[in-house]
Amino acid sequence: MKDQLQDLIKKCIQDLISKGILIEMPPNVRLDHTKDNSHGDYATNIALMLSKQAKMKPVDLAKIIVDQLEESSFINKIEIAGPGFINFFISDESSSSVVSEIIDQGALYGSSEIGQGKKVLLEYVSANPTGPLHVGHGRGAAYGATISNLLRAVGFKVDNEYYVNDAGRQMDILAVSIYLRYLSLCGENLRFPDNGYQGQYIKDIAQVIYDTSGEEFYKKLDLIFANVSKDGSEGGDKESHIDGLIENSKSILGDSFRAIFQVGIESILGGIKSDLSEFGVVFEKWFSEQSLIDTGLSESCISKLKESQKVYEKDGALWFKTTNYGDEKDRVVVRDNGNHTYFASDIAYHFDKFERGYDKIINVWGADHHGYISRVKASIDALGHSPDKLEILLVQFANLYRGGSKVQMSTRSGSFVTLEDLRKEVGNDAARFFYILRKSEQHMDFDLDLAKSKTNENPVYYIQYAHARICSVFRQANEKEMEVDHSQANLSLLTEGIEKNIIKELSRYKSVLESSAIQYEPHQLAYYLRDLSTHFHSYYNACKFIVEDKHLTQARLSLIHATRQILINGLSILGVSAPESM
RNA sequence: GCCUUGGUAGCUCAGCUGGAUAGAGCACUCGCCUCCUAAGCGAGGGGUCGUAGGUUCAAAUCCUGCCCAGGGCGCCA
Repeated sequence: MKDQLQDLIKKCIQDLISKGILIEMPPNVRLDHTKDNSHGDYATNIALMLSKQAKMKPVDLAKIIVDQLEESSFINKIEIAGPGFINFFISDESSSSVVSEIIDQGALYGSSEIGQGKKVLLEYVSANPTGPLHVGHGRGAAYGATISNLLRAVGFKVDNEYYVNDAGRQMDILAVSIYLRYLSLCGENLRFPDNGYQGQYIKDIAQVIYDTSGEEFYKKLDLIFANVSKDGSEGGDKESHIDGLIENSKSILGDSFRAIFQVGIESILGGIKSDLSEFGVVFEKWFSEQSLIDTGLSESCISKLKESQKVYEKDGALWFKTTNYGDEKDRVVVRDNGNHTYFASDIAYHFDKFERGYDKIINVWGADHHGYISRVKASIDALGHSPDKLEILLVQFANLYRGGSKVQMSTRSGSFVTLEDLRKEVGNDAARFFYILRKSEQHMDFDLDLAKSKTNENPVYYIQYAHARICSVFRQANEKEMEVDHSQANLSLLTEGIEKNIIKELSRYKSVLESSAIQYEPHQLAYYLRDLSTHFHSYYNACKFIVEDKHLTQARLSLIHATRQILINGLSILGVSAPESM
C-alpha cells in the first residue's frame, strides 16, 4: 500500500519535471504514516521540500502535485493541509486488506528482500573467557542476537560469530589462578595474588582438577614463589608479582601448565556457551584467537605490513603507522619482548574476516572500545581491503542498580552479577526485552529490583498479556464450538474507530521492521509492539469480540488473529516468548 | 587537553535522515470487573526539549560556543 502510493508520487514528480515545473527528483520522497487520524493515513511533505526549486508557495505546489497525481481506486480523499502537507486517506477496503495479508502469510509476514541475500558477518559478545558472562555482556548478547534476527527478517544472510580471546597474558593469569587454588586444595597455605581471578568459579575448576587428578600436579610452594617480587598490597608491584608466578609455574609444570589451562578454558567457555544458548543466543562460529597464531596468519599479516612499509621499528618494538589514517598516534603491534599485542591479533582476525568474502562485516563492541575503531579500519585498508564494509556498533555498558544504589563490578575481584543470575531472577524474556528497550549507544540504568518485579512495571508482560488475552478469546470461541474461518471474514464490518486504529497500526509493521533492521535499532520494534498492544487492550475493553452477529464476530476474530500474528512475529525477532496464557 | 555519548514531565526513556497542538511507562488524582484473564481500560494534573547564538517558510531535531554528566585516550587484554 505504502509502496504503491510512493510510486504514484514519484511518477507524479517525474511528470512535473518533464513539464518543466520542477527541476529534479529529491533524494528522498518521504511518505509517513500519520500520527493524527485527522491527517489521513499517509502524509508527505514533498511540496514543502520542493517549493524552493519550483519557486512557488508550498501550498500552491501541493495543489499542482495533487492535480497531477493519477487517479487511484485505493485513495478515498486527498487533502492539502497546514503549511503544505499532502494527506492521503485510504479507502477502508484497501486498508483492511492488510489483515488478510497477515493471516495468509502467517509467520512469514513482515519479511522482505531488501537485504538481497547479502552475506553479513556479525560478531558480538566476544567476552574474554576468564570467567562467566556478567550483566554487561548480556546487553551485547541481546542486542547482537536481535540485530541478527532483524537482518535475517529483511533478507540478509547472517553468520553469528564469537571471537574467543584464548591467547595472551590474561590466559596465563587464569591458569595460575586455578593452579594456586589447586595447591590450596592440596593442603598448602598460600597467599593468593592481588591480580589473580578471585571468583568462586576458579575454586570450582581447581576442585575438578583435584578430584580427577589428585595431587598429580602438586609442586612445592617455595618453587612456585621462588624469586617472585612482592605483591601490590605488600608494597610491591602486582603486575610483576603475578608475572613471576606465571614464569615459575610454566617452567616448573611444563606441559601440565597447558593442561591446567585447557581444563580452565574449556570449563569457562562451556559455561558461556550454555549460558548464551539458554538466553536464545546462538553462534555459528567460535573463532579462536590462538588459531590465528597457530596457522601463522598473525605472522603473515605482519610480514605483509612490513613489505608494504606500513610498520616501522622504534625502541625495539614494531609500530603501525595509524597516524596515516587519522589516528592520533601510532600503535604498537609487536612489543619489545617479542610478544604480539592485542592489536596484532585484531589485524589478523579482521583480515581473515574480509578474506572470507562477506558483503558486510558488523562488530558489536562495548563503547569503551571506540578508540580502536580508527586503528582497526587503518589495518584493513593497509592490507588492501575496504574499511567501508566494516560497521562497528557500540553498546554502552549498563549500570546496575540494586536497592537504589549502584552495584560495583569487577571481573578480577569476582564481585559481579552474572548473566545467569540475572536470567534466573528476571527470566529470559524480561532480560532480553529490557536490554534492547534502550538505544544501544545510550547509557542504561538497569534497575535489578524493577527488572525482577513480576508486576506491570515490566513492559514485556504488557505485550505478552495482549497475546495471552487473544489466545484466551480463541479458547472461548472454541468452547462455544464456533466455526472460525478467516477466509470468510467480511472486514468491512470493522467500522469502530478503535478497529480502524488497529488496522492502521498493523499496516505499520513492515516499515517498522525494515527501519529497525537497517538502523540497527531493535528498540523501534519493541516500542511498536507495545503500541500495538496498547491499541489491542483498548479494543478489548471497548468491544466484545464474540457477539450475537456471527459475521461481526468473524471479522473481529480475524482482526485480533492478525494482531496476534504480528505480536508473535515481532516478539520472536526480539527473542521473547509469546505465552498462550499468563 | 583530545576523542566520544548524552542532558526532553518528579523518575526511566522514546521522538532527532528538520515539519502540522512535544510522547510513553512508572509515580500522583479520579473513575471502570453480575460481561472474552483488572499483569487491563478511561479521564486528569505535570515541560523555558541543559544554555546562548546561527541556518530555515519551519529547529527537541542541523551548525557553533558555553555549562553539566558518563565512557575512552598503554609496548593491558
